Amino acid sequence: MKTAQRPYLQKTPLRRVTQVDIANELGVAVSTVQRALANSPRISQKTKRKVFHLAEKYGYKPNFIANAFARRKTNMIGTILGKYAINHMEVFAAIEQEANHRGYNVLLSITDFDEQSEHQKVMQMIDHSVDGLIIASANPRWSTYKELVESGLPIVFVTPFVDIPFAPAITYDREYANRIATEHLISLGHKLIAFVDTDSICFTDQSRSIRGYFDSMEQAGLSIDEKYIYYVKPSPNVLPGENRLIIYENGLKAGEYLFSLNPRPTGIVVEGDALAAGLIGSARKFNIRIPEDVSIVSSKAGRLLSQLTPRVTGVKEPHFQMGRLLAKRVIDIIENADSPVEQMSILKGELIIRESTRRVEQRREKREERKKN
Amino acid sequence: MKTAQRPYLQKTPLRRVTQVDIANELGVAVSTVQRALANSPRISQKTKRKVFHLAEKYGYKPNFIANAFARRKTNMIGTILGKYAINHMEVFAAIEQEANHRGYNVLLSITDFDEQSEHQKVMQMIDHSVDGLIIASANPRWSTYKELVESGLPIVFVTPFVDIPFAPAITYDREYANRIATEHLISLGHKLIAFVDTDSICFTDQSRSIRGYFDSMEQAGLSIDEKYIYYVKPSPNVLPGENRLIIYENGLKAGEYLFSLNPRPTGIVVEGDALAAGLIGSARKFNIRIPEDVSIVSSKAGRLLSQLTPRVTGVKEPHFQMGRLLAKRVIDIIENADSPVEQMSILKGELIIRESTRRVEQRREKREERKKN
DNA sequence: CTGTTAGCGCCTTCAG
DNA sequence: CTGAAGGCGCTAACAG
Repeated sequence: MKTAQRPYLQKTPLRRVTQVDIANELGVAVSTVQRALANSPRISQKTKRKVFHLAEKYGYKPNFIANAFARRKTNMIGTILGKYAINHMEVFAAIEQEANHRGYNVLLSITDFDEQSEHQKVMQMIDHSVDGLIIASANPRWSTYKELVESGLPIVFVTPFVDIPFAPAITYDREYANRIATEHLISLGHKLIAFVDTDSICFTDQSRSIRGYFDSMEQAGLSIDEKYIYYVKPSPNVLPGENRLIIYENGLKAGEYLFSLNPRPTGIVVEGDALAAGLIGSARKFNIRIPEDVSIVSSKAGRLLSQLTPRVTGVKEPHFQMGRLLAKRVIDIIENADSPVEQMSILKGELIIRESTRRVEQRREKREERKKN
Repeated sequence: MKTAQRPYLQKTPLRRVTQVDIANELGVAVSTVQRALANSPRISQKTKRKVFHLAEKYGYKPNFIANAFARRKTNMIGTILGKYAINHMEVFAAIEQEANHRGYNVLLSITDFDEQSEHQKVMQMIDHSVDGLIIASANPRWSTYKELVESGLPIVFVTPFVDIPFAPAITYDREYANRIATEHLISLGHKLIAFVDTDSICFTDQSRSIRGYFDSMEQAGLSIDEKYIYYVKPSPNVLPGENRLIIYENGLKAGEYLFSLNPRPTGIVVEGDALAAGLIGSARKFNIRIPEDVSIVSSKAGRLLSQLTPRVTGVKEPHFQMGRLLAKRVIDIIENADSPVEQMSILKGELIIRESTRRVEQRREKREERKKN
């Protein structure tokens, strides 16, 4: 009949009631209370009722920390996002939603988008005993991560890379995006289509990504001229929350280059909202109208595009879907470490047609052609 | 000499080393190891060295969960943000930075911006034993929160309300923002200045907020005409991550109204990035040039403004400062529950002049005046 | 300066 | 169907 003592009871007046309290009051064993609360079939309905009643009465809440301690499982998953991802908080919202749905909570950490701070945050998460990790890494220390993954820690990556040999990852299909963006312009009669992309060590699949553009052009029998391809250079000074590539200023520069070309492109495929915004800003300076003079389509569109004037056509990156999938993946791995896990998911975006693209004007088209010949 | 047994040692091969392991190997008490690790002055250098050495050798990491369990303190603070706050992730980044700096971690939860989901998320956080809470609430269930605060849980709010009687809060000074935005236009010679604001149960201090506009106008001897004041109505259907008031479409509507007025305002003070963006979109439809025909200034500016064309002048909401202050506040309360806590901080923004505002053209100004007389 | 001891709240195994 | 007991890793009070 002897049960655990609670010598410090009076010291902590705000203490929540525990299983022990209920057990004591009911003159029953703690394990009985526990099983009742877990609705175990091994407990009689009568006992369960009594336990539930008391639990309700005293507002019993399981102690998350004690539970985590005893089970050696926190039901928390850590998420590491680079600062630049601030623009993609839908991803996080989706992660959280899916995770909550499956009984997990999410610890978020924003990194400075550099190796050191990323590594530090990851370690912090691990110290906090997260059950799994979602990492949006741009400067990955693969050696470290490889070790972690091999040590059994469930990690899912979201990266612009196409191949991560040792861990599951999710990525956005940039090749596909460039293809349908380009095809969209072609379908509107554009022939002189420029291409603006980022160029960085981060994006090693860049050569593959541009294939979407090349292929579409070739298939349509259109010639490709290198001078219509512009690679954004990383900008040295950026505000917090921006990355060095996809920022307004770089769009401005791209515009300055492209709008000075002769003949001028009639359509532009550009990566990302901010670059598109910069292009629009640049067009104004050149007194170029969009879409009357130039059509613009973004191959990696977020929420900004629909707030620009004109609203920009683009291939929408499926942030929400990404988030849900990320959460699903880690949790699947956590809960069944041996289950076969598809290594890489390549998510496709969807073309949303807005006001920045339109059919090439006959006049213009003819004029351009005459110039060529 | 007898120390704790580890019967399950072999069952968990990936187990991290514990203080007990070190104590055993050193033939010393656990508490000694503990004090050594805490660098207590009560331990001899020699012992400390031995302990540190072993800890290093075995890669000892304190077990966060066990620690939290024993101390009944998690060093985690929960943050509840409404979906709309997705645009303000700088706030979160700042919270995290400050919190980490002081040895805390941050649990984030995104709510659907309604009472129910907010309440649920708060409770979830509490179940997870956070030490304190930061709540960006727009539909606060004050009665619930009052209870929580009175029960001793450290909570800091960030709200558009000016008064929360029972808890510390941080808010953005909208009256001040409207004042300097209006004054900016006045200083550029504008006389016919329209005012676009939100109108909702959320924003009960609205009447106070508009005073910034009224006062400036009166001080400048300018007349105020109600028809130049436009209140945004909540939009029924919004995308995730948007709130019902400050969205592009509502800016469009505001523009449709204002740009049809006769005489047309030469300057507009508008709340928020999205409304400003909508105003610009609307201006295009009316073939109105910004800033040549109409100047626009936002009284609650975020990061979007500088990506619009033209880049919009605005009073920048100090997101980063807010975040740091929020974290500082909760932690101060957590660590010294009795310390006097300033109840409300009202943060002021800073005017950033960009391209959407300019001096009224003489011609135009004269014409408007003639019309009036 | 160091050791002993008794929990924190919950879970799990083993024994009825 | 129920009970008893031990342990998770760390902390803190007390005793030298």
